[in-house]
Amino acid sequence: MSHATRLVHASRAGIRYGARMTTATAPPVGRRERLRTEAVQQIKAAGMDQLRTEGAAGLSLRAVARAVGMSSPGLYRYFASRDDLLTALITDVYDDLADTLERAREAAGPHLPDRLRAVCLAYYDWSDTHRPEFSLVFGAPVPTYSAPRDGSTTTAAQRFGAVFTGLLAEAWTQHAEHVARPPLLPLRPGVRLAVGDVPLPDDPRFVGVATRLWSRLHGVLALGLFGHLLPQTVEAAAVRTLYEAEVEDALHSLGLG
Amino acid sequence: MSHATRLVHASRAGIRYGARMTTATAPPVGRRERLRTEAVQQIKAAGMDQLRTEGAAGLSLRAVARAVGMSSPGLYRYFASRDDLLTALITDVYDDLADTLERAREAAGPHLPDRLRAVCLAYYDWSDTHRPEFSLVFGAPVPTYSAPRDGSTTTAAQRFGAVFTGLLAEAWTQHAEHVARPPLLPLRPGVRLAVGDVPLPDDPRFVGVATRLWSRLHGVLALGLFGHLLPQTVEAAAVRTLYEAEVEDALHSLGLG
DNA sequence: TTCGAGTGCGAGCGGTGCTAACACTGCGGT
DNA sequence: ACCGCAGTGTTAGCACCGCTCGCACTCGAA
Repeated sequence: MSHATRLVHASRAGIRYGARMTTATAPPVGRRERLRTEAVQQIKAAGMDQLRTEGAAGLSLRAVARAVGMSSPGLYRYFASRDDLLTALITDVYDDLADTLERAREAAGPHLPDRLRAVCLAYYDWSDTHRPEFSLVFGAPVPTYSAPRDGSTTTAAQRFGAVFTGLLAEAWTQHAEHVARPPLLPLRPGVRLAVGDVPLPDDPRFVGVATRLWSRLHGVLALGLFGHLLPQTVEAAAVRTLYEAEVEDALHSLGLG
Repeated sequence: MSHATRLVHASRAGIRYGARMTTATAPPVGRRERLRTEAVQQIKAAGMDQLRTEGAAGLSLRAVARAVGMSSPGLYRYFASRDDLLTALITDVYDDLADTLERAREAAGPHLPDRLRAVCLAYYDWSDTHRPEFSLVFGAPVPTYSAPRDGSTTTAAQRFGAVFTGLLAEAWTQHAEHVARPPLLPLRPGVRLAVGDVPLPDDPRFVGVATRLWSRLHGVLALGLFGHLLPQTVEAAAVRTLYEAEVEDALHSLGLG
């Protein structure tokens, strides 16, 4: 049992230090700590490589161990299980996606429709060029894997969602009266949506608008990227055409057309 | 090699006889042939059971063999590989779904909007009550599995799609001029869409309308059933609310509102 | 300096898909 | 009636998987 405790602790440390690749967190102080974070990064990189080439269910701890020149039991000093490694990778993927969307938003200038459009299209392009990653986070849940209760993936996912809901909230305060035929999705009692500390509109129509946008974008992406969309009948570029139509439709129904 | 040939032949026979569970095809004549079809049915039933409880990637040939009281190599007399069994199951799932939709269409009476609405809602209810099956056919492609070239799954999938496109074609001939803001999705050169022998409208707007309906329905289903839709924030029933809104939106934009 | 935490290893358990080699059954052709 | 062989099933086994156990070593803090 003390063994198991050490494993869990080791794994948590690995995930913690490796969560954000883009911004350097507090620098590791000791030599051992530095070596550990380097090993974690190397393992995650090898795992991500394998995930890209073999798919989510093809991720093999033993193969990752071989790739980093380590015996397979050695890997368990860094990740307590295959699911733990998967969780770390999913978190990184969410963060990468959120980074991409935030960059697109900032690069789009101050005009709100431009910003929302840019974010939507960046979402498409990221998904199109990161299909294994897209499958990993948005596809059918990996069997025998369930997201951890601590919510490390959930927080990363919310960062992604906040890019959309934040822009939608801006549009809502400006043009709420223009929204036509929104589905009414009341929040569960006690739930409050927010982007950071800024609360989102507490209106069933707003939740409906946000969810509908998200589901429409996702529908095109999922069908198109998974090859279910009228296979062989339309050009591949048609998927993006359909996606752009959904984006413009969304802007239009938000009074931003 | 003669061994391999026999395997392939055996597998094909198994798939052929087992493809349509609902309607009895040509009755097996010989005793051996009857025993074989029975074994195939039993294997597929056990496989479907396991798929429902363990998920698509958890389908294990050895476990199926144990369930039907057979050694695992014995199964290879009926299905040449795990992928072969998966293909047979996918085909059956498509057929079951198509049967369900066709029944809903016929039960809805002659009024076109009622028929289309009934089919859409039946699609939701089937997916909601058949989540593993939904994941199997519409989720991310199972890694290391690719649909066979012979298209046994494709034909079954087209039967499913034809329920939607057939009704859409009816609506199109009646109200094509009412369709607002459809995306233009030209077919690839030489491709002709048809339901059975009846050709579908050869109009980029029709393809756009059909694809957009399909992608919108799928978006809600995929996000809702896979748990990605604002988890913990809205009631579970809200997924159906959103879906119904998409259905009514589709009917409206088809001039059937 | 010491001693324990951190790190790594080989061996091994039970599971997987799949193959090889063999045995039996029963149907068809002579 | 009998033979031959396709069809069906078996056991043994390969290479892989996730994961655990028990041991060895090395570093760093007390």
